Amino acid sequence: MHTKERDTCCPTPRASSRRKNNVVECESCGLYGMCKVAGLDAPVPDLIDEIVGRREPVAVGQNVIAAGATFGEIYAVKSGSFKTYVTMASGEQQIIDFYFPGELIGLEGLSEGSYPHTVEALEASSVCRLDFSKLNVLGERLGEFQKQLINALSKRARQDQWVPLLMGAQNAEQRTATFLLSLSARFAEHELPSVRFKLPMSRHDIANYLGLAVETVSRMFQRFQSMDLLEVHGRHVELRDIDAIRVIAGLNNINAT
Amino acid sequence: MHTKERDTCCPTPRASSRRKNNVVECESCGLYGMCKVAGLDAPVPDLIDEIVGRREPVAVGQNVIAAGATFGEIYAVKSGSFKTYVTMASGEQQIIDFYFPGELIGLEGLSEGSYPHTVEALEASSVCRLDFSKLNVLGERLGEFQKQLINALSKRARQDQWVPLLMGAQNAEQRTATFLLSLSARFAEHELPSVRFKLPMSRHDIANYLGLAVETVSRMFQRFQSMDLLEVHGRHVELRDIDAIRVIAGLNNINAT
DNA sequence: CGGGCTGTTGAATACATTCAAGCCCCGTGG
DNA sequence: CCACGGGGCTTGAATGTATTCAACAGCCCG
Repeated sequence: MHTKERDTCCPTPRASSRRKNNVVECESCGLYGMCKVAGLDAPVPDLIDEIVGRREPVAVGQNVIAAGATFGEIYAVKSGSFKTYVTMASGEQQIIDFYFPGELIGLEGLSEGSYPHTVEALEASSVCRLDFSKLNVLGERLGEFQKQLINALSKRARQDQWVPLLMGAQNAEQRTATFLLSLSARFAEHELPSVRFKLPMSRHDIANYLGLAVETVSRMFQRFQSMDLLEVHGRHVELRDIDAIRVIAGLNNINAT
Repeated sequence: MHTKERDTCCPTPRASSRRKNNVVECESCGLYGMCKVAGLDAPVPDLIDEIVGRREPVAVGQNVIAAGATFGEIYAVKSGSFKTYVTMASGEQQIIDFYFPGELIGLEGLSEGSYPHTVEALEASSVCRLDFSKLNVLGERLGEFQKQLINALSKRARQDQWVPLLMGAQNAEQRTATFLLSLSARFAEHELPSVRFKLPMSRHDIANYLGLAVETVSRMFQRFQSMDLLEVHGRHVELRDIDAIRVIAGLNNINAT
């Protein structure tokens, strides 16, 4: 059963390691509405540069936000991916969520004035940064900006509703299936490939997030593969029978997002 | 081990069923900031009545929001409690969250224009209703209102971060312990009794939410009781050793909210 | 007073974890 | 360029834990 193939399912293996990560265009970025308000489409297109740092690179393993740091900005993932976690008494980390291109990071820091968790890049990534201390440059456009922000926050609240579905599942099979579907739905939301994609996180991270042992996650992937529901090669996944996966997850007729 | 006592740990059993539920004062309600903007403390105190319906009663089992309904308002729990759920393909319901006095319901419906899940009262409750279609009466106060709303949304995003801690836990003991702590923290947040309280939801609901069997939840409660960590009599709970419960949950030094 | 619902308890089964080993990929250094 | 070694991932067998099935107790309601 060990794959003889490389850790990529692309036709040109070597090239794939050089290939750029998925990048969201501004139009499908969660920050877009706010960027637009800030001048992207306005007569003063430079205004945006005062509050939005664009496409800042982040190296793998680097922290964009440290738990407990003072709130000052929110980030949009432009390319790559991130995990957020808290550190437990034991020193172990508990993964809270993953973030993918187009999604916003740091919103939960706004109300309390500090970020509740650490945000770490899972791969070479890039982010746009929106500086909250400079919002005054928006002047009377602030109201429109706020509306966009409210929308982004509400959207996020809605997405968070996936979590109980993920975790509330009784068994490992359901949880793993739902996890894959939630990833796929999140990718689709921002017009990224949602059937055949790369898992940016390790099995260890997935297990941590799902509350399972690493070995169990591995076994579930193999089980799904043997059922022809998907194909796994290392971190590359192709969903072959999404409907069947939805049945296993028990979600069948619940719409994502 | 069966309790000989009634389903209440209060000195005057009969009276307790007549006793009013916990009620939050406006000052510790999640809607407060918005109410204030809307005129609660302003020269025109009646303005608020145009957009906020106050203390509307809700009977046990009654739905405040039906899944899929068009978004139009948000609710603040004034007294009582609610559960939200989605209905799965099988017809089973998956509980998404519980809501307690002072907390806001319906925020996730804002971005998409419809509510993603059903909201049902677990007991006789009351809510304040904020009508979004009438926000124009706020005039130039809208900006301030939006700021309050943003704050509420961010707070909610932060609270949602509890969920992976709840569910990401490997075993039933940790999950149950974390569940109790999260309830306690949510009560404390709105200045309600957080050490000795009544679980408004059934064991079945708890099990559904935590992804455990009902029997397991029951056994965990008994186990904690035998360890002198808490006292349970039916739905009444008193946390006797919160620190020890935190240790079991593995949260020890993570701060709530 | 009886029936149904909620919650508890016990025993057998099924499931996930743990422990242990090995493979593959990839980067490092010879 | 190849050998070595480490980390990530998979696989197998034994243990432990949660679920399932079954039964019963207490409470609420009619």
